[in-house]
Amino acid sequence: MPRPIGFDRTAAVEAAMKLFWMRGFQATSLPDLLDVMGIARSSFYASFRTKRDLFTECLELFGDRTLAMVNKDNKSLHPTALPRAFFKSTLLDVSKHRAKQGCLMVNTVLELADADPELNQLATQKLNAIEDAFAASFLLAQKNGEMDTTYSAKELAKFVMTINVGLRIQSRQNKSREELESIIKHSLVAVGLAA
Amino acid sequence: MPRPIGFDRTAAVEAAMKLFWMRGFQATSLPDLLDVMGIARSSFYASFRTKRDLFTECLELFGDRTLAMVNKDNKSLHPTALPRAFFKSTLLDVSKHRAKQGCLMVNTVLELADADPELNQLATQKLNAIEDAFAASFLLAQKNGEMDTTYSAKELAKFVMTINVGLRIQSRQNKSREELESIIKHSLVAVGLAA
DNA sequence: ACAATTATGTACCATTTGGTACAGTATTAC
DNA sequence: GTAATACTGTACCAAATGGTACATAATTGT
Repeated sequence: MPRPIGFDRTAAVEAAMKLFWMRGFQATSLPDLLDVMGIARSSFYASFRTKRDLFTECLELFGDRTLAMVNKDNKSLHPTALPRAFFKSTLLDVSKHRAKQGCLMVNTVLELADADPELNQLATQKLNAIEDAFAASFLLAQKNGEMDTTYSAKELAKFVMTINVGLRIQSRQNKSREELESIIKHSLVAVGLAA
Repeated sequence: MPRPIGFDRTAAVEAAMKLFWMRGFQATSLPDLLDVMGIARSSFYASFRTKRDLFTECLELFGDRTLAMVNKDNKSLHPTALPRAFFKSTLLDVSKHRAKQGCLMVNTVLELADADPELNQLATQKLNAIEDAFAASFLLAQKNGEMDTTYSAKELAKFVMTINVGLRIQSRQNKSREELESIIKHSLVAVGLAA
């Protein structure tokens, strides 16, 4: 009997996510959100409750989507080629503007570490899930004798995530694609992950 | 003839810096600043003009101080031992609370990359100065035949900064000292900087 | 047609924001 | 003492903040 929701919820969340991604949580105002989401103030509060609730929804979306990218590559590539493919698809093979946005989880950890421990923890949890996906893949390859065991799978995954996070920051500076590419190449070669 | 300034300007800037360091630029309100600086609102504007001006002063202070730490070690240590010493004195040998603050420059790059390109550039410039200090030290050692030349001095410095930045983020999560220490150890060993 | 629900638009709210103005007091050099 | 300066405290400002209230129109199932 009710009138159905008139706007595309998924599209609205997507638009909000992009804005949060670029500007951060605090710096994104409600009018800005309404603008890119294309909905009215009242509809916003009816559908998303608060700005913070919407943000957690965006974090979930971004985190799950990023994890899905890793898992997808996981099926088609050799574990040692995983990090390189991940950096390629999330950093090198995107527009310069998008690369400059970094990673929503990393941005959140930094912005809200002190101000909002709960959101910080959610972002951390999503990052850990990605790290775990890398570790699981490495571990399997090591057990099958397809991968060097100088470093443990966990240590390797932690290393990859450190490089990953470092690259996100540098991409928010004005580092060129060549610089980023060089860092990726050398760091992966160093630990034997350059396949 | 004038009445002299009654408060310690350096101490006031220092206190402000600590707050910015922990909370970020936008999340630090003027009343908060006045509180930790111990001065009145009028004195603030008379001595520091605006909140943003004060922040740049804090950035300069933090950046110069960090660079000084690298340069100091540079005189007493072998270049290959420099990164390890840097991580030790800025990450491992500080209180947990302070480590959790990360690095003011890194925090600034992430927070203000989009909102304030000028401050972003200032922070980037300070980070680059540190990278250059590492590179110069490595280059000298390579020319003297005291250091492996598999990687160029510049590439090595970039790598060290990537790890550095990555560690700052992870220290703002709830990563333990042991985890950080493990990452430092393995990444430096991998590129031959573990002396 | 009717009831139910959701949309929109606008008005409104208290709070906080960074910044200014100004009155009064204290401290200095002369 | 007088002039000059810098302190404190408070009052004030316009603008923006996130969030609420409500009147009205639109769209659905029955």
